[in-house]
Amino acid sequence: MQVVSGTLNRGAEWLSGAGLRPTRQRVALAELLVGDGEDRHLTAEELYASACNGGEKVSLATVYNTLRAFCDAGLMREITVDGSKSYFDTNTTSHPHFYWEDTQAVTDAPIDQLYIAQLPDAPEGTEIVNVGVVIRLRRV
Amino acid sequence: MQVVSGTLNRGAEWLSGAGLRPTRQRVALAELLVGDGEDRHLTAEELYASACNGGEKVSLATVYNTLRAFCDAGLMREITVDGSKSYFDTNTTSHPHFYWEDTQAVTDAPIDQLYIAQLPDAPEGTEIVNVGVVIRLRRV
DNA sequence: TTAAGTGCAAATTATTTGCAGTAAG
DNA sequence: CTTACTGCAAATAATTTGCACTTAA
Repeated sequence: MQVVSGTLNRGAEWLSGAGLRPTRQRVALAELLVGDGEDRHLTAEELYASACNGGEKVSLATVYNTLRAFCDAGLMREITVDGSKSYFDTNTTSHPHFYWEDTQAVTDAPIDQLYIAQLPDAPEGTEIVNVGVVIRLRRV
Repeated sequence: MQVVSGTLNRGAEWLSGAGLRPTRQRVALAELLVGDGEDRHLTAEELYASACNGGEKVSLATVYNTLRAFCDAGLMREITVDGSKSYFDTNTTSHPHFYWEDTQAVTDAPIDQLYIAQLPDAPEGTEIVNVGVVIRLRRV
């Protein structure tokens, strides 16, 4: 077995790697987001709730500001799947999402199972920034 | 040249076809939406603005309620492309959209130029309701 | 005449911001 | 020390709702 560097403070490394000042709140949130190396999709409210559950002292406004800072730094991506609230994704690569209507959860869809053989050309004078694919699911 | 039935009141027919009571405001809005047979993508505020411009007397709340009623009746579809506001589409079939970052406009992307050769399977116990494809464009 | 539709204004929900206090480099 | 960060409370923005009034059937 090999000792994996950063296993205990992946969040802090993740922050400093982007040149963000590692304050107590940011480290705590980063730890919740990328502490275990799993991809995560959540709303500001959800992150705030799990921080509170974990005994962290953070304000909701800071959670919002922090998520925005992480996105600006390229550490996360904001995704648009449904209606009112924003979801934030720790996986910044382009990939499809499942949106579960009943729980309003967002999860990754297996990217290797998606194959877009042909995509519309960008109209004159434009370029494609990205292609969002959301597969909406209903429990049966 | 042939006389096309409904050219002058396509909106009213569209409404009654869905069993919606054709009130003055609804007919006016319907006319703006499908009066010329073109597909339209707009926000509640935009529809409200064009109604006011056309001299119609409608309240913003009614525009919201009406768009919701049209969606519930299956006459339109709500689409999620970006952030805060909702867009409503008079084309209820499944098709890809262009989202223009600079103007925040939504337009149809040519559906014949999109070919999804493979799509992820719906997870156990779920079915796919629809697949949203949004191609985000930046002016260059 | 009667249930559905309309218009306000007030309520909600998601998110941002101003500013005084706190902490990281 | 100095500037960025944080927390709160107030400000916005988009949308919904309660309720008295109007209107289509």
